[in-house]
Amino acid sequence: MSEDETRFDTPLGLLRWISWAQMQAGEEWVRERGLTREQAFVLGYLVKNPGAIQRDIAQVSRTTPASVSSLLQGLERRGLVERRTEPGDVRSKRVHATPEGAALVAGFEPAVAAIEEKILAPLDATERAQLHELLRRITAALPPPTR
Amino acid sequence: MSEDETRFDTPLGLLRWISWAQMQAGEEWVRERGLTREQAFVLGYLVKNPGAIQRDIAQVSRTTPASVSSLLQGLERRGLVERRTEPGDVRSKRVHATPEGAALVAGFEPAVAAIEEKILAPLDATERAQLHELLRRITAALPPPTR
DNA sequence: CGCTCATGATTAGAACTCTAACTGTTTGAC
DNA sequence: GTCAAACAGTTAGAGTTCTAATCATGAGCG
Repeated sequence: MSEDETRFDTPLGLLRWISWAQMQAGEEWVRERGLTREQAFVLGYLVKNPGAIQRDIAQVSRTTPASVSSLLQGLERRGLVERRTEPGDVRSKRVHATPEGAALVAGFEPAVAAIEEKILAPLDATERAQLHELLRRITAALPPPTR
Repeated sequence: MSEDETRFDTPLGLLRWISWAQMQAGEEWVRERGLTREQAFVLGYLVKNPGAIQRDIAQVSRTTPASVSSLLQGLERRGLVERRTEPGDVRSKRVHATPEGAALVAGFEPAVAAIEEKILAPLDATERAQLHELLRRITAALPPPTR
């Protein structure tokens, strides 16, 4: 029992714990709307990058074009996205989120911000700045999230 | 473009970034062994808690008994776990990881520790202690990971 | 005892995701 | 101009995960 707790008592253990809380909240938000994590990510990406082609979506999602095709098939059946072929190159299809699709994920970022404020509540402004600086140093040596 | 980057420039944004790197590495480790995240978690749990019953597994996994049944079906087909009915109560089944199952997930924690050291490399001992203290304050107000 | 209810688990069926193989289009080297 | 290679995307089929309905055993109570 107490042996289990010690597993979190390292900087990155605590860090995992915190982001676990974030992810849990995010996952719940997404599930309430009948989406998987991947679907929600792609839908959010399409809102910001209308007309993206599937090959690019596969790249930013860290998956294969085949999986994207299946994923979009599910979203399209529900009327959340549309695929249109463009003149010029008949192979590629431009994907757009429909108004319904955009509406479904609209509140995500505010929800994330609210969770963030709640989690950081124990720290005052000075401490937050300290934390920010330490984390910035770590991420400086890290590859960006590729998304 | 630069608008995108600012989304990470908040304490929890950086924190997400870091744990994203951790999870990415962990996910890769798991996938190389042909497991999903959920399967790996359950297998690891069974190594530490031999003879757990499915109802308890469902609870710590934050899912339903039905999902656990399906999940174990997959693991059992591959010979990674065993289900045995115990005398006394025929309804409940005790689940055990087989030696093969245990071996498959044996190296996970050392792998996580190695990743951790690599990520924390930019900070010296004093800074790590500082970071640790700040994170500890945050997690003190957070519900434990419920696992 | 006999009835009901609670409990541990499974099954059926749908949706999702992945790998491998495939279709159709464009490019470009000769 | 033609033919092979690269490219965008889909399809087939297997495995996973979920919800809802179902099965079977145990416990409580009149």
